[in-house]
Amino acid sequence: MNDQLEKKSKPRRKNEEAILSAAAAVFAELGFAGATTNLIAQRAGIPKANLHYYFPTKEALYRTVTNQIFSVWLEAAETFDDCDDPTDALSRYIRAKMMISRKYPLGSKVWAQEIMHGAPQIQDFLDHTVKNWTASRIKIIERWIAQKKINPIDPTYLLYMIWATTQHYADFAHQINTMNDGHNLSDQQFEDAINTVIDIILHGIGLGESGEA
Amino acid sequence: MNDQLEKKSKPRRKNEEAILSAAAAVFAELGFAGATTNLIAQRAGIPKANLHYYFPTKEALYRTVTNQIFSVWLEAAETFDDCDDPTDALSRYIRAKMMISRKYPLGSKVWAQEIMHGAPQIQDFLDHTVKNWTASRIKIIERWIAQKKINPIDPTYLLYMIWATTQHYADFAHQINTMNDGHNLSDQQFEDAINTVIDIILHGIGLGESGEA
DNA sequence: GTCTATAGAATGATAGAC
DNA sequence: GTCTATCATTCTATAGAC
Repeated sequence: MNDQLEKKSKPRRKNEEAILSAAAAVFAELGFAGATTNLIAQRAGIPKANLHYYFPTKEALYRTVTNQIFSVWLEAAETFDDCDDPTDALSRYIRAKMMISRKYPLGSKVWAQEIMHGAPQIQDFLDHTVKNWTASRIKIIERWIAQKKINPIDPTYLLYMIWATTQHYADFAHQINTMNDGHNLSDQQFEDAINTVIDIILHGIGLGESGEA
Repeated sequence: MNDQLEKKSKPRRKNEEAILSAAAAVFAELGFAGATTNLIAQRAGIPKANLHYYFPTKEALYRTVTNQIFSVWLEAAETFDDCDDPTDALSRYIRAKMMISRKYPLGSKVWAQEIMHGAPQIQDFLDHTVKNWTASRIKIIERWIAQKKINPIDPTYLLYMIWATTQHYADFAHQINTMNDGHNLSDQQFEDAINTVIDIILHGIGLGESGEA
């Protein structure tokens, strides 16, 4: 029993990982309702009944996927330091969010669809963790404004702008690829995108240097 | 026959409108797969079989909804004039996109989900209309850069930033409301958001005046 | 044009042999 | 732990009475 709780058996660990990986992809592509346990099991390379052995319901599986998304969100949140230099804090945060869009686009898509569906599963996380974090960062930005370090813009809409722009590279990757002649952005193109976003936002709030370039 | 083609009967027109309105809402909330013809019919106030009389398949209904979205997209696209003043052209376009997010949030959500699902229905529109429009606007922005009217940023990523930021107010309205203590943004708040977005982007590319304020 | 009833297919989930 | 077989439900779509 101790054994099963602390270090799961090898096949269990392997199967759970395969299922979660397949589930993230299918939920991102088709949404919760569109995803079928049959398809997830196929992509994970196991029979459907086996999936239900590890995750009793589709909803339980979906919950596990959204929980993984929280940890990624928190990872990015921590890069927005409470430091006195807005150029540093913002360019680090924007870069971190952009890299997450590139590395974990599935999580971003699941998040986006969850919000569009009214956040049936993650409302609690929005109400507490996200809201508190946002309030604390708004205070930091307001302090920068009071210290005349940046222009007097509304911090809330600045944050929304950063979220929207960075997550766009995950959620709308298909559209971006279409505009790019059907190819994924190369590493160089993605680096250009990061620097353009940092440049426009920093200049946009009155910070002359982008920290890059 | 001429009658039926040119001026549809009154109940037909009324029912089709009710169905399309309900369908846009349900597709936006639940995605194509999650939407059921039963639910759409209920919201339209008619029996399910009647819905299938007007729209033979769920996909035909969905296609009609996405076609309506195209006309809204084109409406906004036209506000981005080929004029010599970047401040005018961009602030008009951003404001138009923001107003569309407020007025037609359902269309924006359907579009977003369609992209996340790989654009099974609108790929053709992306490949031609959207791509050509984007290419022509990139040329205009490049001309502004050559004329030293704006900073030398990459036009593509500027456009993505505008799309992402403005559509965020439709697609992520639920998250924005949660941050706003569960209330929709008031007209005044939304006006502040528009002006903040215009202000940051215009300053971000080296235009001192926002055309507002 | 409208609606009841239902066919036919797909899905989430489980029982029970191995 | 794994997998075959299957149940119960739900969904799209249609037939046919009115």
